[in-house]
This record gives sequence, structure tokens and C-alpha cells, in this order.
Amino acid sequence: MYNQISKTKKAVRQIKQAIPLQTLQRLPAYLSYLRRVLPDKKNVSARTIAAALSLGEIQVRKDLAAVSDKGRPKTGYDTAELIADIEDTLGCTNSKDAVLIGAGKLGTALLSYKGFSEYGLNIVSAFDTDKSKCGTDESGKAVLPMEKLTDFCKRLNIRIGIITVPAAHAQEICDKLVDCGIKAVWNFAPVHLNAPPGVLVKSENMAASLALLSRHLMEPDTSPDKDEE
Amino acid sequence: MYNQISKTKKAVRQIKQAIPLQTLQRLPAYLSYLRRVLPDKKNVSARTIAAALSLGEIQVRKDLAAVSDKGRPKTGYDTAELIADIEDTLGCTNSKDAVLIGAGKLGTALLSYKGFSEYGLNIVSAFDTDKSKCGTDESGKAVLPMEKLTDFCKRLNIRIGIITVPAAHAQEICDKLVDCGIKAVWNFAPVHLNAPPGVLVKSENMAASLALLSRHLMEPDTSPDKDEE
DNA sequence: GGAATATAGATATTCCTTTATCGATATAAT
DNA sequence: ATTATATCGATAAAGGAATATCTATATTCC
Repeated sequence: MYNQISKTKKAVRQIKQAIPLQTLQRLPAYLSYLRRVLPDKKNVSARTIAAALSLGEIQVRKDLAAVSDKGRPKTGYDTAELIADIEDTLGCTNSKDAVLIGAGKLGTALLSYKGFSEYGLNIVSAFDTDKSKCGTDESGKAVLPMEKLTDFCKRLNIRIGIITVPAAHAQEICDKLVDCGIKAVWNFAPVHLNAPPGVLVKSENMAASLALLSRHLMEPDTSPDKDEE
Repeated sequence: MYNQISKTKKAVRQIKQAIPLQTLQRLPAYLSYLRRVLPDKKNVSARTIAAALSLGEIQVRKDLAAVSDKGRPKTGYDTAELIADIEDTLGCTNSKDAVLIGAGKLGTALLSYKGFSEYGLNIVSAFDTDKSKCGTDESGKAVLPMEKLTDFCKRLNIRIGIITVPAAHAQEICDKLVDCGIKAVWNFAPVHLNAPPGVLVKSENMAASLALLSRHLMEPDTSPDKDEE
């Protein structure tokens, strides 16, 4: 099976088996690591990656098998090929435009962060009800008044919305984004958001992370204490 | 079992059964919801919570059973009591001090965020190598030079460190924090961090969230599409 | 060319989480 | 009082993910 009927396998993978949720969420970590070591390592094995990221070797191997079939005994994967396969799976190559609502501290921090482009995300513009925040951000991106949101999204066919407004207004903004045709919402406000079927809401739950840290400090017990990501 | 031998049950819960990881991470969402509705609702049922947060009723009931035994048929839980039990489990009551390293955009955003106190987190001070960033932040919190970190942590017995430095320096900062006696690291840099046993590292993996959003946009298929948090 | 070795891939098992089903009980209504 | 009902709690089943085990196969070394 090493390199002969790859087409068949890939087809099967794409048609029948969706990539497991947990695997999907680990892929960016692999990608980041591989990009970093590419200049040095032309080849990598699952074991190497596992050691670098403190993961189980078998788990990594299984994850990689879900996105690529170019692994070869004794040599492992060609790093560049593996990067390409992961990028392909994650859709890093085709740039996805997004709008960001709420030009507060967190909003502007995200707005000026350069790293999202590595995963194909491009924040086109920010919006805020506060006119004093409108204008051109330090990062060179525009902050527009809320009134222009709907027209903007529809004209540019934006499908991703990032919410960085206070919790009290998040649901209302979410509803508005849905009206604008947004299909995926990335929510940084600490509230649950309701959205109609077909619209995915992914909330960044910092409180959940805190719960983990807190428990660790409360239970200085004998546990082996693998780190959680 | 309704209200009679609660002591025994609680003891068993605390001794034998640790709260499942996934449950633990949902608790803050319950807490947030309960606090919001407390003025209106003296009592809540698992079903009510489930509906509000788009979760399964049985799942919520099981989660609540893990932290409280004060639920009663027909009436549900006393809201205030349930809040207290969750707070107790999460350790919201005793304030935990933390230091933050990296006073960039994201760092200062977190520094000035008021919401962490609701979960018992208190960011005492920030640190940065860049002297020009040192001084007193807008939020009233001090940004100190890195040289003072070790002494500061040891004197105040700080156990939580928040990393908001660029990825390239994150591991080195993490090592330093460990030297300072930090026991829990909250990492916002997009790299895996290694830490010795006994030190928990929780990374905020935004790229993983992006992967989810991205997949959703790539596969506009027939899936039922429950939203992910 | 043959043996040793590192590695991928497949299958099976175990574990954790979620979901389903059933029984018990406090409140409300008749 | 008796019955109905909403809800909790416990047990059981199902699903998904992590881990273990085994097999196959390139590469390397002799």
C-alpha cells in the first residue's frame, strides 16, 4: 500500500470518512511544527513529531494517516509533501475573508495579528458602533461604522464573522451577521450564542481554560499530570 | 436520596470521582448563565439550562449531578445554591494571583479585561523586556521590567503565569516561569510548550478553532451541524 | 543479496464521553 | 386523598477517541 493505489485511498478518505474532530484540531499544531523545521528536516516521522509536541506516537501516526498516504517505512514523510497535504485539508491555501465586529482592545489585537494568514484567514475590515473608533487602524485596516456592515458583507460575499463585542451585545451582533449571510461565527464574547442551522458558531471559551488551571492548582495530587491543550 | 444523606454522597464524589474533563469545561458556561438569570429565576431545571445553552438535557443533568446533590424533582435546583456549588468546584471564591508576560496588544487586552475576577483570577502585574512598555497601564496595573519577574513571583508566591509573547520567545519565558515556581501556565503563543511534570500548560489554540470554521465552510454538506464550543 | 531495523498501516482493545432508558419522588391538581 | 406530571438520579447502551498490538515494507548495513 505504500505509494501504489494512492488515488483510491484518497477518494475513500474524502468521500466516506470525515476527519475526526480531535484530529482536525491537532492538525494546525502539526502544520506549525512542520513549517518550522522544514529547512532542517527533509523528512519527518510520526515519532519525531510526537516527541516535539508531547503527544502519543500512535496518535500522531493515525492523525497523519487521515490526511496523507505518502508515508514510507523507515523514512517517514517528506516534510514538504506532508505540509501540503495538511494545508490542503485545512484549506489554508484559499484565502477566506472575514469581518470583525467590535474594535475594542481584543478586537484590535486580533485585527493586527499577522499569524492568521498562515491558515488562510484574512480579516478584511472591522466594524464598531462607536464612531470615535472608526477610521484606519494602526495595522492599516479600516474600522467602519456599523451601518456599513450589511452592505459590505453582501458585496464582498463575506462568510466569516468574528465577534469581539461585550457579552451583552454579542447575540444581537450574531443575529445581524447571520442576516448578512455569514456562515461561520468566531465568538470571543463570554456568552453562548444561538444561530440557525447551517451557521457554525465557535466560541473561544477562556473560562473553560481557567477551570483547568484552577483545578490543577487545587489538586496538587499524585496525578501524572499530562499537559492539556 | 433527595436531601437525606448528602454528606456521604459529597464525600464519595470528592474522594473517588474526579469531575470529568468535559464536564469541568462546561461548568463555567452554566455558572455564567445562572448568574445572569438569578434575579429572575429562583429555581432552574436541567432542561431549562440545556435549552438556553443548546446542550442535551441529559448531559446537563449529569454535569450538575457531578457538582451538586441539591436537585429536587419537579422544582429542579435552587439557583443560588447551584451557583455556590459550581463556584466551589471551580474555586472561584479564593482569588488566585497571576503574572502576565508580554505587554503587547493581546497582553494589555487581557490585562485590562475585568471578567477574569468572576472566576477568581487576578492578574497582579505584567512584565516586558521592552522598557518603553513599562510603567503603569491604562487599566491601572503595572508593567514591570523582566528583571523583576523572579523576585516578584517568589515574594508573592505566584502560581499562575500567562504568556502573551511572540511564539519565538514563549518557551524561554515558560522555562523562566517554571524557575520562578509557577505551577500553571496559560499560553497564548501559537507554539507547543514543554514543562516539567507538575506544571500544567494550557494553550489557547486559536488555529484549532480556525480549522473548525474552515472545515465548515468547505463542506456545505447535509450535516445536522450542531454548533461547537 | 540477506539480515536487521525503523517506520507506516491495520486491527483490536480499552477508555472516556454522550445518549438512552428506567425508576423514584416532590409538587400540583382534581 | 388520589392521580398526574415534571424533574432528578441511576443504570445501561452506544459512540468516539486514545492506546496497544501485530503485520508489512522500505532502507541500511554487512
